[in-house]
Amino acid sequence: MARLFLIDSFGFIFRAYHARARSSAPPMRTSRGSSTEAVYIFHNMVRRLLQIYKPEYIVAVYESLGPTFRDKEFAEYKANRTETPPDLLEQIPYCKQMLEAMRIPLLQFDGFEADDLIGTLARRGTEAGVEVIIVSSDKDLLQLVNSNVRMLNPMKDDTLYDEEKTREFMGVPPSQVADLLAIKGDKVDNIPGAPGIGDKGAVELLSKFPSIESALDRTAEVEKKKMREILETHRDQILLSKRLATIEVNVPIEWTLEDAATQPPDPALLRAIYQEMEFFSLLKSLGPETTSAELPELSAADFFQALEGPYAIHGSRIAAAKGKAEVAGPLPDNPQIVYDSKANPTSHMAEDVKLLGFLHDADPSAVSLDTLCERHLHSRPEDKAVAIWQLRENLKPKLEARNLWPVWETIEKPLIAVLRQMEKTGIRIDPAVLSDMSKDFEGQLQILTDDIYQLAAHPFNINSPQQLGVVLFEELRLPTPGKTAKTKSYSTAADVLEALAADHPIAQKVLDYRQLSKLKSTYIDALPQLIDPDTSRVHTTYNQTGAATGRLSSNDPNLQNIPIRTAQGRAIRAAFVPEPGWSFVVADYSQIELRLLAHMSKDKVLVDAFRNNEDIHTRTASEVFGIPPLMVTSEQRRNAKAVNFGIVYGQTGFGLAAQLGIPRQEAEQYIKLFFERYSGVQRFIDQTIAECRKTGISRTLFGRERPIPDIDSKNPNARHFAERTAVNTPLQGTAADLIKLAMIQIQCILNEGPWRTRLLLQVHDELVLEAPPEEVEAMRKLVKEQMEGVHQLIVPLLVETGTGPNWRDAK
DNA sequence: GAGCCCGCGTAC
DNA sequence: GACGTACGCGGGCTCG
Repeated sequence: MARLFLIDSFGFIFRAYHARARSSAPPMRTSRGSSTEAVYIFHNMVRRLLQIYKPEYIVAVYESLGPTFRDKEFAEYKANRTETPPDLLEQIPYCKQMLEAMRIPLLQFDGFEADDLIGTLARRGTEAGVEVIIVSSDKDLLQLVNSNVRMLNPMKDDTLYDEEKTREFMGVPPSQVADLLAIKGDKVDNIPGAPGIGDKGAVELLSKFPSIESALDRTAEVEKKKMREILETHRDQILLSKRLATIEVNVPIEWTLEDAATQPPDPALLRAIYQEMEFFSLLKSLGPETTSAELPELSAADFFQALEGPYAIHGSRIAAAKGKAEVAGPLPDNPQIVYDSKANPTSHMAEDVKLLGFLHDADPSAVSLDTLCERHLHSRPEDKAVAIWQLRENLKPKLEARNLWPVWETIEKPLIAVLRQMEKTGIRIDPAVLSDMSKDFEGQLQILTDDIYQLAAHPFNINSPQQLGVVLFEELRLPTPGKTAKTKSYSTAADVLEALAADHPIAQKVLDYRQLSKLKSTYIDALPQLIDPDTSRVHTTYNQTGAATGRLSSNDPNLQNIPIRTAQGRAIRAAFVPEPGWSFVVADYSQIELRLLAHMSKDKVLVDAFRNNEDIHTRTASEVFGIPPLMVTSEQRRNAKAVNFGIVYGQTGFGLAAQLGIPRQEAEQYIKLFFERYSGVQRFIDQTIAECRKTGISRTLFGRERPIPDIDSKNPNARHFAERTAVNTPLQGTAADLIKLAMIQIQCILNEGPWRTRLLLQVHDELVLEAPPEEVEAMRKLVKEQMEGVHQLIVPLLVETGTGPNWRDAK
């Protein structure tokens, strides 16, 4: 007789985890720090099962995602259960992947526990004429045993529990197991039971009555007075317990026996998961890599016929669960999975594996299609549509398990169209402004070059740090700044030259030369080459996977580092102009990262300062120097400002001292005083690092994650760097999330109304728009409101706006 | 000449 | 070693 095996998956994963956790052996981890012991033990159990019993049919049953009917019946159901440990939680999706690789069908049904699905499938299997073997270590399931259904606990021994063995083990036959549990209660599941009646009493009672209901109906027949009283006083509670303990066998799930037919494992997927889990001995057991079983090549017509849900598309290739195909004509209207949909728009984009991959690892260097395949599939499918399909199948459950799916749905996905629109619109540049500047700078550079050659006594390439180093430190014998740079060449960086300015006039000349040369080569002469001659506009490309924190980056041209600090640099911004007759509207978040620091740390002083809309740098100076705000000098404010910014980056006393040109002790004193006054910030930093050390992950307010593998590094430098990253990422990343959400809302409003205003640029905490005259004031108000109201924090968000005829003068 | 790294400097 | 996240310039090197 054919047999159907029903695996109580979560029960085993849970026990596998705890079996390992209790043992003295060191925990199994991958080189990236993920726990793997539960996956390993679960895998071995399932594999052994397949080898020994060779079942004809098999199903792995999973718990419901949401609340079940038992939770509705009894709010305290399972209330005693402790939170699932995170290192177990992270293994669950891998167990699912493992089952997928073994091609064991997985069953899950909202509103019902695994037990109910097992009960239902046991009944259906029996009806379909196969023998059913329940694979579980949960004695509750023994209630399902009958002449056709047996139970097996392979983690203990290989005893098959039939009706007789069940009676032996439980003291009652399977038909009375639920009654037994209803009387005894269950601490773990928080089933109340009949308090005062234990194992012995329950068995005794059930030997006299066929069920607990009949015992309750005929309490007069109960001989022991105490037991009679318990039954009478706790009648409702016992009946509730029975309902909770009784497994449902009529879950309305669509399932047929053929869905459970055993299939050989998928070698490619198996290899991929073994690789990911670093199960090297298992990997070896697979033998050398062979070409994996490929998806069948279908005709477009057959593909469309077989297609049910979404499908992957890359060029003229498409792929989904049942096969792949070449298409020439119209495409199915089903949701499409793509790679880089901003660059490759399609009619019905639903998911973008480039962004899914980025949400998984937050690694800008690992988002190419090939790299994603190597990292997640451990193979290089030739057919890119197949690669995209497999990547999606691999990534989606993992992102869902980590609660990253909402970040995709609510932030990254809707942002794509916004960015595409901004890129397409571009921003106008007045080339005359730049060409005038170029000529001016050319002249100034020529004068500086002559002066520098004079001072050096000979011509050399001033743009070469190497040659400049020789001139300064060998020929002119200027004092070297203690040590040379990493690559044993002389450092000629700005801070070194500034220190030399007092010793020799050449230093300041080189600094001036450097500034002009930088501005000219990087901006003044480079930007005009990227102007579309028909429209006078430049079109940057925004990279949604360019920064590990979730920030955008911009390139070709990079419009996120246009100079502003010096007047000469700022002049470049005057070349950025709106549509003729229109105005720029600019809006920028004031101190967004420090406000987020206040929100996340809940530091009393910081929160108080922002709630009262104080000047935060003056407030810090006042706190650190112990003087009233009105007494703070401009130097004190400047120092406090450096401390405020440095805190966000994890700056040390050494760095602050170098930046402010003050003694290290003094800088360390500032930082010490800062943390004394802002003790909540210190607590936040400590907690953030501790949390990251536990999980290996740093997280934004919206759940975006960034793995920080070096948080445990034995190299102190790498570790300290990781700690600073762990603290900075939630601040920088949350700021990025907030402005992205604001952009989505603003673009949505612009699309819905008759507005002509266009969103042009995003510069991390600033948005630049161009508006026709009649919309300027409304836009100022609208953008400010949207940006400030994008998310409620415990301190207000403040946005400052400006308008003007060019980017420099938009104030 | 292409491609890469380095030193440096611009932005937030 | 020392401040987080980017992009891009020119120099200078290697490869061919």
